[in-house]
Amino acid sequence: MTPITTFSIPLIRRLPQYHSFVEGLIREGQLTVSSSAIAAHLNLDAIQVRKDIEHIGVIGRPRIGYDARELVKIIAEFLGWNNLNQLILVGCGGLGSALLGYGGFARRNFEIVAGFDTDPVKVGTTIHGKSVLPLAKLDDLCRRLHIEMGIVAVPADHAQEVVDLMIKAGITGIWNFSPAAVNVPKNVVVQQEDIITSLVILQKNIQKQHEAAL
Amino acid sequence: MTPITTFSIPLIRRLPQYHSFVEGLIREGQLTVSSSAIAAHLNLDAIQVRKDIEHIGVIGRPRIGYDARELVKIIAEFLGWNNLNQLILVGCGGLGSALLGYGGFARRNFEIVAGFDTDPVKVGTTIHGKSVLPLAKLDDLCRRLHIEMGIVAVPADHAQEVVDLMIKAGITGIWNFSPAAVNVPKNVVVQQEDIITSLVILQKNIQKQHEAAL
DNA sequence: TAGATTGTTAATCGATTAACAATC
DNA sequence: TAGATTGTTAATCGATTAACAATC
Repeated sequence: MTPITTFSIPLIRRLPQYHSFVEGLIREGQLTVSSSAIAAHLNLDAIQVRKDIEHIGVIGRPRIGYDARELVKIIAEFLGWNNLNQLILVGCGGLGSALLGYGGFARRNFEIVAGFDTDPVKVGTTIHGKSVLPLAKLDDLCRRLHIEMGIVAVPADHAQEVVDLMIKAGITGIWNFSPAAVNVPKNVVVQQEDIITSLVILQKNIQKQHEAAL
Repeated sequence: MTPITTFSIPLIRRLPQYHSFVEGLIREGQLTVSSSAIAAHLNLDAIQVRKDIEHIGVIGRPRIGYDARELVKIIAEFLGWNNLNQLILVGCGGLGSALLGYGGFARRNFEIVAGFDTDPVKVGTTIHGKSVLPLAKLDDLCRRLHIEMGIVAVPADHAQEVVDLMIKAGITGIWNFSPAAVNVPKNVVVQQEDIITSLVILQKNIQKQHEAAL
């Protein structure tokens, strides 16, 4: 009888787009929004938008559309943006630093509480206002704050050892920005981030576009 | 009679993983690889791996598996990694700089030929070896080199104008790292990059994992 | 030969799309 | 009322999974 959270990845990719569009409408003073307005703005099908909204449990009114505030609120709830979500990050190089400084996390209630590094020059400093700590402190910090998620931003050849440390510290979700595949026990989830893949998708879509134009 | 390139996004997300795993095997001296070996390493279903490989046109041998070199070669071909792909980037802030310095592009034959910015302090300098040019030079450079893809790494409120400039310069594929939705003509493709979405997917998967453990 | 592994054909499953009734 | 828009039910489509034959 437990309500199982079902979702598809494509759905989760669309919802944030609905969210920011409707957020904008609210700022402009609009009170309701129709599925077709969302669809037109995002180049999607109105039926799909309606299905997605139905899926997360928002009910609209014929002729009127959906209550904009309610929609935004429930999307945020569904995406977990209404609770603070804390993470830690290991590897404060170029990419790690950029992530420490990324403002978009706070906006959605995500917070990187600290960065970790082995480089004695970096340890003790702050990057974009976040302290850089030695790896030895990882375990204690994660356990005290009950951190669930960790970002791996180290070179490929150190990814596995970092992941092992994180798992020992009780982390169950790993966001891996290194190009290495890592081994984890069954109760741990890995999200492999591969920027090249996005680029390939863009390129394939360009190709398809060209072909369609013939 | 033109061969239409078909592909699904999930397929394109899996292929790079196969590629790097098999690349590793080759380095270790292995000559062939079976679908089940790939599947086991990536926590996938062997049947799915076989289907994917079939889809890109590689033929294996019963009892033996697939020729590792051939597999890697054809995956790379399918993903467009055998030709040099050039891009330009606009917005040399924290994220833009990190992208300019990212080593993974070159490895797959992608090259950011230059960064562009409006800040006179940045213009004329180099970041990670890439020159930072004024926006006025964007049009000329893109046309001369026949650049197809552009990266938008500017704040949301400047995204649309940058996109308009890119389109005028002949760019048909836009990789948008700003959180703004942008309008483009039908022949232009936008790939919206939203780091938060990845994080949400990770978190949802952690939740699912927890539920599954009950 | 026997057994491992691919290739092929069919079944399932879920996401998307379509059709249309309900309703404000 | 008429028309716009949601909600519901059915159809389609494609990806994944399954079953099993082919083959080295």
